[in-house]
Amino acid sequence: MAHVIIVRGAASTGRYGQAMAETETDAVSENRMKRKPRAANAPPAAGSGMRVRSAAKNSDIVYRDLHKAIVTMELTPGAPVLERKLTEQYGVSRTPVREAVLRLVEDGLVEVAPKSGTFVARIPLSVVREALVARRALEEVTVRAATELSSESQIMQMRAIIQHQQEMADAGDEEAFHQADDKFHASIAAAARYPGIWKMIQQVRIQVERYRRLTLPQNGRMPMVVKEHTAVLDAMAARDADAAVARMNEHLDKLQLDISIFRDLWPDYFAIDPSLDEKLFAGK
Amino acid sequence: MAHVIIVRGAASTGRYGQAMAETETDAVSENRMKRKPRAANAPPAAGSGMRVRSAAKNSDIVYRDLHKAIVTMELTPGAPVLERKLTEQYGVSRTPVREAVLRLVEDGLVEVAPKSGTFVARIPLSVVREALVARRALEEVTVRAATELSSESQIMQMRAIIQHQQEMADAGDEEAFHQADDKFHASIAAAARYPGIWKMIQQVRIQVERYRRLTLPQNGRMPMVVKEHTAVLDAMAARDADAAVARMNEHLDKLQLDISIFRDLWPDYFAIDPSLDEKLFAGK
DNA sequence: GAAAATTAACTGGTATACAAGATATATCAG
DNA sequence: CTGATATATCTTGTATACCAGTTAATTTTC
Repeated sequence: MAHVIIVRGAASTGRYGQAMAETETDAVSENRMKRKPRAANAPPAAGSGMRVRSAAKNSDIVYRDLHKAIVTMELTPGAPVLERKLTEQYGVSRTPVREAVLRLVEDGLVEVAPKSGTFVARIPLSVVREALVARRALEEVTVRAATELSSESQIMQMRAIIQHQQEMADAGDEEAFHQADDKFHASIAAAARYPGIWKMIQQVRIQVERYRRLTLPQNGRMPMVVKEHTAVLDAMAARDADAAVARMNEHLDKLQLDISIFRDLWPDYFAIDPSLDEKLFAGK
Repeated sequence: MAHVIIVRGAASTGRYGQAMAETETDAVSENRMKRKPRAANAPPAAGSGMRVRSAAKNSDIVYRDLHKAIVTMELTPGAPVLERKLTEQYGVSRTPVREAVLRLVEDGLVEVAPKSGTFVARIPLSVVREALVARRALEEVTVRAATELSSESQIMQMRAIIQHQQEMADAGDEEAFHQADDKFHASIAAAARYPGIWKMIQQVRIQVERYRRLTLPQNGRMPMVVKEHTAVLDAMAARDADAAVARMNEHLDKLQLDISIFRDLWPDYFAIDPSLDEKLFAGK
């Protein structure tokens, strides 16, 4: 995972093409001076595919890696994020590293103390509480729409995903189990035709995810999750939206059981939240 | 609005203190070489107030200005965002400007074509549709909690806000009207003690806001909004959560009337969305 | 020894320079 | 005059250098 050197482009900063612009005659250069500066680029056409083939920037790579490391608790809350170290590990300059860090700040996964240091953000308990509420609300509309819109093939695919999740639970592969979990909820969102809302759910899940990484190993919740997923899917297959919503809510409610316990177990991982008013009006 | 020069810090890059490190004796410098490099900074304490006094960076200023300009349709969809021009307007270098632009990309308000240009993002209609659904879901839980938790003084404050909004509607001051509208919904979120969810609502609102800026001048909707707000508040004051939710939903539903009409009126402002699958699985 | 003052080395924020790709304009062929 | 080619100049992405603030280690003072 660590010490991955990015070699896209010229890693060794060779100064080729350094003596080329000097070999021009005055006549030609004068001719070139007559060019008018070109106008600003036109925006891409409206109806066109709006193809933005973004060629995987270095900052994206750093961002994804760090994001994953933080969410999986590989980097624990409070751990320092050293820009210098990252530049060495990835073989890139500070700029893309900095961009990645800034995006993580936007996600609420890291915090920066201006001239002091950057650290993996602690888990604000009130945010976890709210995230659970928000996710419930969003998954509710999603599963309701999916119950109406999902095709039979999509239902079958979900059954396969649940089966796979069962197998991973039996094998005790937590990582694969998580991935299957993610895939199940994603397929619901896909069936509901709510890609944007799924994005929001993911964003919210991230905040809860780190917390869940602590809770899940505790009790043997993995088989229960599979059962709950099955209940949701059964209701969807029966085209009973209300039941599907109810099962989903029951499923999600299982997470918010014992926050205080874990705060006592890993006190350094959680943060006391600032006052509500402050957060509310910090934006403007 | 434009051409605001930021003068925080030294604008004229004076090279003071350029000849200072040279005047040391060898003995002293040798002594200093014996210092061990200090350890990495410690993360801020867990229980402490987590005070991150971020001193309003230049990039924040640029971000806020651009954000506002885009949301208010002062910068129309498809308009180019020239980093060069912004550096001149604000008197700062490209770095903070670039940070601001990247944050706006994260918000979905601008799009960058890698080596070509940066433009104000068009409004993807499907995003608007989803945003309306998501906002409905989130405002629902918010207004429900607010109905239970709001104090009498908070109710009174909301009445004052509505009254103010009425006055602004009468005066025809659209900008102030919008602000009052924002304040009303914000106060509901505050009463519900859901600062995080309010943040999400705001994020979602932004996508709809630009669309709404086009629709609102059309019909005389301002007085109707005030009435709808009053209905919501009345239900809250009566502590009738279900009614409050119903009134809020009615209020929000008024927005999604006629998307197609506006797409035909300003075709260049809207974008055809890529396929759903693409968006869903673009993340991983 | 212990506490206060000093100082050096770290940090993130910013400025600037360079590289590589994309595009509008100029040039040229028919 | 029209269409294809070329090229200058624009753009963003990246690298590097510098500044100011913070902090830990050291030194000084009592």
